[in-house]
Amino acid sequence: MRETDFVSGFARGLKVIEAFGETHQRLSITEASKLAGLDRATVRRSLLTLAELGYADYDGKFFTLTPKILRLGHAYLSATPLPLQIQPHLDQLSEKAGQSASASVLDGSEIVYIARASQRRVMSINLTPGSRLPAYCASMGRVLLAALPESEARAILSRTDLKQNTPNTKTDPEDLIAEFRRIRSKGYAIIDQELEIGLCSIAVPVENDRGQTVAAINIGAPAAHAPASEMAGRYLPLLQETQRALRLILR
Amino acid sequence: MRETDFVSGFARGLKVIEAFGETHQRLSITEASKLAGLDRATVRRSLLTLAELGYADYDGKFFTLTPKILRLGHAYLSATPLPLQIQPHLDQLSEKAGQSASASVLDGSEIVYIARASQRRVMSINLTPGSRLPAYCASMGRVLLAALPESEARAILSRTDLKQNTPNTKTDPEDLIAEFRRIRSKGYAIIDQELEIGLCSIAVPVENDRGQTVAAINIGAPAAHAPASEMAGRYLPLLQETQRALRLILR
DNA sequence: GACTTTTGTTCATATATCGCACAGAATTCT
DNA sequence: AGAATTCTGTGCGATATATGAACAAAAGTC
Repeated sequence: MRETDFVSGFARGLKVIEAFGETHQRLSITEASKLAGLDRATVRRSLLTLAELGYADYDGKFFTLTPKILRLGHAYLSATPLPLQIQPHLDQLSEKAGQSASASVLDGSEIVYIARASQRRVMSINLTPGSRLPAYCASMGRVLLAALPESEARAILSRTDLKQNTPNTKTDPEDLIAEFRRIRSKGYAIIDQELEIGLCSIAVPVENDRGQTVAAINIGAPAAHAPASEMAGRYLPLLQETQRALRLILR
Repeated sequence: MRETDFVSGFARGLKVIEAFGETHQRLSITEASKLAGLDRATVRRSLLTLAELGYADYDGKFFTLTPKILRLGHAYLSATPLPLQIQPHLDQLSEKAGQSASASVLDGSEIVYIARASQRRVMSINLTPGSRLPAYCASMGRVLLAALPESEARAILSRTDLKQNTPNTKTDPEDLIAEFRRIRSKGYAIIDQELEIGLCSIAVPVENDRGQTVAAINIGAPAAHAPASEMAGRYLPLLQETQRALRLILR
């Protein structure tokens, strides 16, 4: 790609939108400029542009995003067949298992939820399509990383902040790589309270008809209700049934 | 705002992302240019920029959005307290009612789902945060339009394609305006299969502690299970309970 | 209240982008 | 196969934007 095929004004604007991520509902120009790492004058122009287009509100001091911004993410969710195809299968899976079922794909070192059928909220955090979790300590993340060539998985781990979320969290890259090998041979991943105390989950890859891994699905349950040792026995058959059904319909 | 405070390259890029809305998963440069109504060269640069940043994939012919694009919409969902504050109340509401409960806000002539607790899928369409429905024929949409000054509601209706989705759908603007008055006096809206045959729903406004309507919540149920005539009796008390609880916590 | 620091805005100019027009490549039609 | 059509990539002049410093206003500090 040539230099001139890159619209830096656009790239800067996207960076500004992302500055609102997580905890920043209201941003002043200076705050946004610090978060985005861009010049104040530039950020100001981007924000005023967003306001002019209705993607943001401006009260003279602070900018806030408006729901119109959801159109951008929704362009993906509604345009990509994967979430739509998976959703009904997740619903069935969730109902049969009596637990929450989710589907996600990999984006860098994070997994992104693309569909979810929740039975009852078991986690302290609120997961919806678009939500993100670090891949290394999530069951779907393990499955998706295990599906990559080992060098690539290693590269991603090296770029990940391997945080010790709970006493159970595996944080040693070599341990994780070894775990990926076990996952590849067994065909599923189990997480025993590595993300959050009290939460266990089991995941399998979702493959298309050519055997390529295109997503992962999981079932999450409270450890009190379904300890890690019982996850496979209880839920693996259901997950594999869904996995087989999806392999037949995914091109 | 001055002319020079507007970054048109950014605005154009956002338009390109929105071109992927609905049914367009894969777009060639020319297709995207037609949908966005922009010059091909401009669209090409925007798409290459998206690809360079990882928001899109390019196979030399077609562009597709990647899940990274969800970061943009997610910046809103995770940064705005409203969805997070409402979610647990929706969960309770949904469980008590044994039906799906949702929350939405108005964006132009459409409602945008910001949170949802689903019990079982009753609609043919798949609703998640970010999903959109026309306001005029949705219970939450009616409530939100009824909360606007009548002139504004009229203006929105005039810009809406009032489609006859089912034999029940109200499409006459004057009928709708009259319905808004009834909604204001009763405090809730009921939809009897106006969006989709077999689906009824009831909605109430969500007000903050100053009495401003900031969102709407609803319960949807299959008509076979809960006919429109029984919706109010069964679900209105639960909705109002949630409404009161939210008024106390929303600033 | 005077001082310092932070923030928002403006300006001139160097730089980058836009949209048009053209040419080559790919596709479709005859 | 060759013509016609559609699509894509590129060069260029006109136009729009980014930059960083400078200024003004506000906020915070003593």
